Amino acid sequence: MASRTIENYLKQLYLEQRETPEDSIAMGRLAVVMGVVPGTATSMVKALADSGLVHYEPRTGVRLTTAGQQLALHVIRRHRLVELFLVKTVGLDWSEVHVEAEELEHVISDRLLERIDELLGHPLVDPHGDPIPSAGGTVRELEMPSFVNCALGQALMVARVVDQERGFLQFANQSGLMPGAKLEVLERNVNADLVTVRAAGREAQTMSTSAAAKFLVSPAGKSRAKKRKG
Amino acid sequence: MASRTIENYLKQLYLEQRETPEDSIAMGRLAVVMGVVPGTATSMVKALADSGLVHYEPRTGVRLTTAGQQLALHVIRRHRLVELFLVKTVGLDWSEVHVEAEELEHVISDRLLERIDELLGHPLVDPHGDPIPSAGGTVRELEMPSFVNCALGQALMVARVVDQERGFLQFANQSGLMPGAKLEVLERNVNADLVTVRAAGREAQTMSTSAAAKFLVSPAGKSRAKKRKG
DNA sequence: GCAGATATTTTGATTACTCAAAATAGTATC
DNA sequence: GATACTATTTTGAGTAATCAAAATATCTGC
Repeated sequence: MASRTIENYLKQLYLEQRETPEDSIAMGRLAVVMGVVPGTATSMVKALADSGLVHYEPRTGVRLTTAGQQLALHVIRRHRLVELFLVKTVGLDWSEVHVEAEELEHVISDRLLERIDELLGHPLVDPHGDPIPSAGGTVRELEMPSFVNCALGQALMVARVVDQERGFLQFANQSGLMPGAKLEVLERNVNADLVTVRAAGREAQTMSTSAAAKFLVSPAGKSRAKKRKG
Repeated sequence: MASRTIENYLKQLYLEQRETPEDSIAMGRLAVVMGVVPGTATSMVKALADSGLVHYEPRTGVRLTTAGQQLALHVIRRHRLVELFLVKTVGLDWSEVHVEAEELEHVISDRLLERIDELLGHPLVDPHGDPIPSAGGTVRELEMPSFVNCALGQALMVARVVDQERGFLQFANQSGLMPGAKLEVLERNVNADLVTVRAAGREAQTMSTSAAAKFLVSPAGKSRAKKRKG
């Protein structure tokens, strides 16, 4: 049984690997996201390699093996189902469930997990719009434009918000930009590095390009299926 | 912040202390309930004493301090609220929630805990009939007779089942003897060490005196209040 | 192709928890 | 009151995860 530390390393490695699928993850990067000193990352990665969970190339970096990826996806499935459960069933705010799920993801039994999945009707995405891996360990990451590179003036919908920071999510809330919200992108100012959007029935909201890049969108009409086939 | 190991020691000490409130807990006993060797219990207890959570008298035993008891009660509150939540809201069976709660009790945030408490309407007892300590750290343990020493032939109700073993709880289920169930005690045979009871609308069920002692009862008419005042 | 900057690995220690087994204290027996 | 039995404590060691800091490798610029 993988320790919670191991589960966290694998999860973080998976998330990093998503960002740059082609190359392996540097020790320095891993150390930063895990909040440890580089030496710790090195020795931990060696242990993971001994367990067959990662491929480790000294001075180059680390990549998940298939086994490591399966485990990582299972942790992420637990995390995201728990997040949705906390919002839908328990009634917590989507801005606060991430930290809670960070703990719960390590202790939920398979029995409870599948019960939650069933209760929620086998959902496809969590409250942030992040896809929920299946029990079998597959995820479908949809390619979606963000506020930065979508069409201007079109009817869009927030599909996913790729930042888990409490403060950022509260900002999104206040601007009416949570997943499912209708909006249009009004203007982009390349030199000032700004994007202005307006959510349905709201004041226009301006933000930096880097903030804008965290909102992924889909066309407003085409509401994506929210449930997995039973 | 107390580690999960410390929380477990305190919880177990509390439960033992409740059994024999007058005397202190022997190291051997603590070692058994914690599933460790006696030496481990000794060194752990010394650490707890250094933190002011227990009074430790070498070669005699250990008792919780007020601080230790408060912490223990908080853990037990989390455990029992989680159990009830898993039964009522998630729909798990009462025979399986104990093991699940054993993990969850250490990672639930105060925020989530109070939300669950609210959602359940500030309940007084968990699915086994065990009382739920208040947020302030007080519990009311009611003195109740068991199948072994209650009146024969009277209309009774199962109020509490003091065994968390999955198998035992399933047996209770099958005999219709879960908390809330109406029943009467038909007969006791001192020599054969047996007790026979009949739950409402069921076949009579015979069990040993030691099994019978695990069912605590209250008069059937007087249904105890189930909710705490808001 | 060498010097310096930067990233990585190694080494040695630390903390929390655990066990095995030896030492010790307390209790009971005769 | 010496002997034996039992419970407890001590000692020494191990594991998982971590840090600080020294050693080493790799890249970059000239």
